[in-house]
Order: sequence, then structure tokens, then C-alpha cells
Amino acid sequence: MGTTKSEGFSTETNELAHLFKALGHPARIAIIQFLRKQESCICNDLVNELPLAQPTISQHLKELKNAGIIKGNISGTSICYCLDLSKIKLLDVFLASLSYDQNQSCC
Amino acid sequence: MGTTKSEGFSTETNELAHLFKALGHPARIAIIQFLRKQESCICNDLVNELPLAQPTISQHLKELKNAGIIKGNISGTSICYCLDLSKIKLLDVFLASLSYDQNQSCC
DNA sequence: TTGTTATATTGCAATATTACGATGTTATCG
DNA sequence: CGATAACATCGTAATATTGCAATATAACAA
Repeated sequence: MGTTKSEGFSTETNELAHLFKALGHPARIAIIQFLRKQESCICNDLVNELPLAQPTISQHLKELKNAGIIKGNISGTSICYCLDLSKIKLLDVFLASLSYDQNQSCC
Repeated sequence: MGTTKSEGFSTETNELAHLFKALGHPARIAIIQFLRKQESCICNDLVNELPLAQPTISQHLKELKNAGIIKGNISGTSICYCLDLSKIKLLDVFLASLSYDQNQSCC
């Protein structure tokens, strides 16, 4: 155990969980907030922005890329990372679907 | 290590990460999907719906409650769990804020 | 070539998460 | 009262995550 049991759940459920999990770390939220703030999406100075060592940041970027939340292009010596809005939209749709039902019958 | 470093990040960043993390497991997504599907929000038969043992489900419910995503009221022998939409809305607002900027200058 | 800059990968220690059997707890039923 | 039903909690094994130093790689500059 320690392993997440994914067999009994639908593909959609598993994908949503995987995306949410990728966002479930302050460093990764901070990366996304920084990307949003940036004019360009080149983020070479992330190391100076976050209170984490360079390998740790690299690891978090990898996880976000793996989940499909950001995409990166090599641009000379640095790398250009940008948000992939299609995945964000998936999450947005899911969360929005929760607000429609107002069966507040007991709570 | 193994411990998440939260000191260097803003309160908002940490809270968002904490909420997303709570959603980062298929069982917890399934619980929320089930809550959405239900007419009433009494969810005593979650044990029959999910491919997990009762203590495991109880643990996941606790985590969702801890994050403030669901709230539970005792109702006789069973417990009534419902979504707390205010937290959902926080996430919704964050995700929506990512879609406004269209600085697709490189990717 | 040598050096520098930007990033990735490896390896590991510390800690967290997941899952579940066993066992509590609490309310209701007979 | 005792039995049952619906949870919660405890304890623990297996595995995952986090963070970083050390090291590798790759592109460019001098």
C-alpha cells in the first residue's frame, strides 16, 4: 500500500484526480501564478522567485509537464514554459458542474 | 524532506495547494461525483459504490472534510455529507484567472 | 577550447500517503 | 439489556513524495 488504487474508478475520475494532484503543491501553484504574471512565458528566473533549490523546481516543472498542465519549448539556453489551457478547462468544467445542483436538503 | 516546504509561499498559494491536493485522489473525486449525483446528500452507501474498504473511505472523507470541501452532519446512525461550495468557488476563481491572459507569445 | 549559464538527472534520506484488518464508538432496534 | 448498523480510529506495511547535493548535459560566449 501507499499505492493509489485506480482500477475501480473511471478514466475520467482518474484523469481529474491526476490533474488535481499535480496542482496539489504550493511550489507548483506558485509556478503557475508566476507564469500568469509574466508578460512572456519564459521562466528562467523561477529559481530566484521560489524558496527552493534548482533541482527541486526542475522536478516540479516536470510533474506539471507530465500532467499536461504546462508545455515547454527549448529556446536557446533557457526554456519557455507556458500553460496548457485545455487541461485547465477540464478542471474548470468539473468544478462548475458541482455548483449547479443545489440539493441543500440537509446541510 | 518528504515534508512540503510551505514557509516561502503566500497563504493563498498554500491554501489553493491544500485544496487541490485534497482533490488529488480518484477515491476523493469519486466521492464528490457521487455526492453530485445523489438526490439527498446522505451517503451511507459509499462503501458499496467505491472499490475500497470502509476504513479507507472514512479516511478519504476525513481529508475532504479537513480541507473544508465537504461538511458532515450526524443524522441518526448514518452521516450526512455535503459539498461546501465556498471552497469549490475559490478553486474555480483561480482556474478562471488563468484563462484570461492570452500571452501565447511562444508556445 | 575553456568557461559560463540554464536546466535535467541521479541518488538518497526524511517524511507523507494509501490501504486495510482489528477494534472502538454511538445510536437504534428488538 | 444485548445485538446490529454505520461510522471512526488505531496500528502498521508498502509505497510515494519531497528536497537537495552532486553531477550531467547542452547551448552559447570569449
